[in-house]
Amino acid sequence: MSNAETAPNGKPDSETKANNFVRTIIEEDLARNKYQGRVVTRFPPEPNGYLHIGHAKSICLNFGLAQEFNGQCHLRFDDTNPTKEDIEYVHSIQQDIKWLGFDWQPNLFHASQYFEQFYEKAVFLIKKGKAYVCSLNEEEIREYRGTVTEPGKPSPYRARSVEQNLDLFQRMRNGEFEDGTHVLRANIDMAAANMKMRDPLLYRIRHAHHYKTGDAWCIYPMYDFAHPLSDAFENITHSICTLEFENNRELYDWVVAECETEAVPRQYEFARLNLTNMIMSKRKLLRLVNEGLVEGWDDPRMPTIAGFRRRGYTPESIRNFCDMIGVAKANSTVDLGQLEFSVRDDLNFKVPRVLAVAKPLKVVIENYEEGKEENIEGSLYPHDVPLEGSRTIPFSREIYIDRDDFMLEPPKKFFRLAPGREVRLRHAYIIKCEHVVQDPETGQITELRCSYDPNTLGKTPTDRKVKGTIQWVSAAHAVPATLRFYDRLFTMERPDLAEGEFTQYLNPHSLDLAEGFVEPWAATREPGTRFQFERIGFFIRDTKDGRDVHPVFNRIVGLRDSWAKQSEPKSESQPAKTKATPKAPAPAKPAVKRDPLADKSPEMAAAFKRLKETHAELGDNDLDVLTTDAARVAFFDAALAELDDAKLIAKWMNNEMARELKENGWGALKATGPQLAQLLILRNKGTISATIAKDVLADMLVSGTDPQKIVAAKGLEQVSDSGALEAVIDDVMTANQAEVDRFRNGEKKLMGFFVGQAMKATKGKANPKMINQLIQKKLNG
RNA sequence: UGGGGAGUCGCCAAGCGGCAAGGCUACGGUUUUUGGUACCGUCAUUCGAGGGUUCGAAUCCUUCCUCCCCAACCA
Repeated sequence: MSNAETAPNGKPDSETKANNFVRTIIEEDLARNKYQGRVVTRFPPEPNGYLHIGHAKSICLNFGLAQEFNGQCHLRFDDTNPTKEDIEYVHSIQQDIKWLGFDWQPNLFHASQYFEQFYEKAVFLIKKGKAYVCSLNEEEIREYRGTVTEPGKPSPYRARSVEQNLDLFQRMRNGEFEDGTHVLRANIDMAAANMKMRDPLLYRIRHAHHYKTGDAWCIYPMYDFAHPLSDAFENITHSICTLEFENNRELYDWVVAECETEAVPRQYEFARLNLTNMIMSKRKLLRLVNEGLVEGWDDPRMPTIAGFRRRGYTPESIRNFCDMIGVAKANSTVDLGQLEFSVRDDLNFKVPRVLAVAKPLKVVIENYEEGKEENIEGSLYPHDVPLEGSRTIPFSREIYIDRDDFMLEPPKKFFRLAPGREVRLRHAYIIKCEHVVQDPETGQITELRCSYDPNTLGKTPTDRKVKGTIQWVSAAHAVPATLRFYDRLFTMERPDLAEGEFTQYLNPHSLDLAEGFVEPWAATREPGTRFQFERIGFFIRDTKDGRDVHPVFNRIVGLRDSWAKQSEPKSESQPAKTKATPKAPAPAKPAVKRDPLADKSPEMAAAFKRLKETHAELGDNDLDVLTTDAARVAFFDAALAELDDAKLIAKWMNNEMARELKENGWGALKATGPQLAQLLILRNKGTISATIAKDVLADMLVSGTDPQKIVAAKGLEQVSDSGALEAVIDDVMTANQAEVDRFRNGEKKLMGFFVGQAMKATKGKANPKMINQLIQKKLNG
């Protein structure tokens, strides 16, 4: 990779990306030349809300995969519901995707642009008898649909003639009917086990203004109709969506097949992203906005892209986070800390360090000349960040330090200021606390009187060790600023699972304000500039507020703080860390033993009993599987006639054949019972190894060839000649010297490794028992 | 309960019959004019549970358990 993009940490992107199942599918498709080498994905948001971090995961996946395989990713607005969608959202969505660093190039689409084609496909289905106009009302449709356990019943309108349907559907389009009076439905199966297949709705009447098509239409297609067709029209190869659409896939495939589109896209589903201490549902985010619980979609506490942008997160950090968490099918909730890690990891190498004080405490340096000022040159980056730059920092007799950096009675490992103690001022002198000025009434510390060591500017004293370094600003030069400390929005790890209103778990300290000071240089920077305020955290100058003389800085993310960690455990009132268990975990029920006869047909139950009597050596478990269907029983009986070993035959049928026949079923198998028996006889005689026997079985099952012929044709006889095997083992040992040493040093689990290598070297033909013995002997000898 | 999915460390997540990857977190240590960063080290005899097949099982067979999704004219 010559033009390899580098991730923030300097490692090439490709190395930071974990493999995932979607990528694997694409690679396989490419290898089989399934789409002539094309990879076309799409990101299909409905413009009814702002994009959030969960969408970012999908965006990174879809655009990232397209990029990686030199394909395309389409941006398609899935705008089939005029009552919910708005142009404001299409703008924000485009802005957010661009900001994240992705480009749809010319491939910007709207489902609404296909309305005419959808209509034509609907007419096509009607003509095929695969769709009909249903005039049941909403409630009736629900009733007719049945439940998950009971089949539905056909709509009385299902039998309408093609002509009637065509006429009605045309008139629906013409606007002759009120909302809700008719719908177009697919004609599939009202008894389908998959609820999505019970004559799903394809079109509904909506006399509503569409932000894109205006009043041209009063019928609008449903997602399940529009989505697969849009994918097909755009030649999408891999249509990647979230897990809750798994049930829709059967319908997706039905629509594509019945509409007879040229392209046949495939849908794949992955788990959506959840974050701890956060909610991700659009509905709930909308509520936070509408109820004024946050300041808008771009409130820096929101998990929206717009919120993160204003908070100061970088696109790189979000992309890197998405790569880091992977893509899989298991529901999961990622720790917010992982996102924060990503942000720090990125900012650490990019952002200038400056001095700021959040909770000011005045310090007067008594032995520093009054009225004197010094300009200290301070580098903007620490020694380990390969960036250059510096600014001057004014120093004078009166400065501010952070209240947290002073303690009257310091605990053991407190390295900062305390009465009589010394501390280094970052970039400047070492000072010593001489007196503490307190309010006589409240005891409040109002001021510190210190002395400084003039010989410590840029120098480290050799006679003593000063461990702490703190930030400061010159009082006369400091610029007052508002520091906004953002924290997690919810106190509970899983507010989405919690009982009751999710709003009751809002963190009252998700935003804390501090009036502090920043050094002059920092205040000259433009809104949108990111810094590290040394020892406090990463901040961004807000882009909306404080654009004038009194700047406002948002804390992007705090620094890791091992001092806080070790000094904190006593204070239990840390709302952000509350680990409330949302639901009591249900006690695991003990495993129930199933009655093998309970759900068998009378014939199979009879077979079960018959075999149990004639072959006592078979366990209930074996019999249970054997008597799953008549084909198996017949196969078993035929094999038994040839080889009188019920136990062996059952073993092979139940373990090995079961796997091979899982997909195509026992009805379609080519091999016969006697052939299985022949194979087992070969095995019993030691002619072939167990590994080879399985291979032969697989071959036999699809070809119907006699096992002897397969073995002879391919030369699969077992190798039991100890001389030959020893040679193989010698080769393995010389090729894996390191493992040999480890084994001799006690890593006995490597035994399997050596056997495996030897078996592979002989393509499975070696006698594994002999291999085991020989290796044992050689390795220990 | 019918159907569709998923269970590997505190949190993500590789692995697809032959040595349980990696990241985050946590915990030690080194360096440090940021208690930051960087660097080094530790952290799963075990993969939801039982039974079985195999020389060998997280991976194959089987039974069970738990969780998620589906009964919007939303997407």
